[in-house]
Amino acid sequence: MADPQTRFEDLMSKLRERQCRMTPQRVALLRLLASGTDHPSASHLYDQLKTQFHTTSLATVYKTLSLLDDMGEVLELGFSHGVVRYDANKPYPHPHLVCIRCHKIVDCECRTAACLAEQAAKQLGFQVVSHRLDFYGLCADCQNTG
Amino acid sequence: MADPQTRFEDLMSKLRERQCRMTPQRVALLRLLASGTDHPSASHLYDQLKTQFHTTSLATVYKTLSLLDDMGEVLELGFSHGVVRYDANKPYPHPHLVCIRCHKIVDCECRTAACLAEQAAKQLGFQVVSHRLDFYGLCADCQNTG
DNA sequence: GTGCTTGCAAACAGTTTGCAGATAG
DNA sequence: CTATCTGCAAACTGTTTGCAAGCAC
Repeated sequence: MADPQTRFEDLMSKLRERQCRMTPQRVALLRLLASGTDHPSASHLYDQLKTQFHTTSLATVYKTLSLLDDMGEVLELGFSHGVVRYDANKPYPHPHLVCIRCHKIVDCECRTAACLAEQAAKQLGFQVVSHRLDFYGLCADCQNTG
Repeated sequence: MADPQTRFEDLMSKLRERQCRMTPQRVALLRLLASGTDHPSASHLYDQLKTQFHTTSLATVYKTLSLLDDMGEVLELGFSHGVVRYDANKPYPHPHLVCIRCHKIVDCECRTAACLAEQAAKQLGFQVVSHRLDFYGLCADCQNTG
């Protein structure tokens, strides 16, 4: 996980370079995204924002996420059943552990994934620019609770 | 890729075991799914069915896909932007090459992926039951067309 | 002051559901 | 004959868009 404060300042300066305006809502959202404590969904982010701003909207969350996506500063993780989760703390491809019970998503250090990509794709003449590796199963907590 | 005819008969017998009725629409859909020539979306399957049955519906496609999903006989591949593609030819986890231009999805033989799963997850006390590995990039065709 | 951003509401797309009629077994 | 399946239409969910008012710069 990247350091939340460093990543927050990184996002701030990248948006400023783009002449984006730093509204309080946007700053709060960036701070949430940079924290890296979770891989939140859009509505989860909205719920957290609502505790700070009594008036705010899901549309604003989506607009900022889409802006960051265009800039390549957020990883959009689409799953089955229409579930989408975001990772703006570490926006480059990396393996994830996805708990099938509590739906927690944890980063997983795993050096060999990237070179596996190159190796596997070369066989089919495929030019790899990105990859995605998810492990599904039960996290330690969920294994211990029947 | 599994042999289409074998996989088709396999799906047929598994549905019969469940006392499912083999309507012409369902048989045609199973044949499409077993063919393994592509990793189609629901509406792509519907389009292909419409050429055989002038009256048919997307709801029927979804109902059969959901039935096969419950039986573990289809792999649901969710992507960003609400895109969902299905793989019923080889319904167990395996790596995919996803073309970011033409959106072709190709199976990729890659023996090391499964053991990588075990290895990586053991470090975090995560019990892996499934995995997903996608490589994104340009397929051979798209590299050769500007 | 300018024009980007917000937040509401309406539109939208993909998926799911309810139900009456059709049909496989 | 019976229970399942089909296919239509309506409901639903998550996301996107349009626009008037607000606010960062």
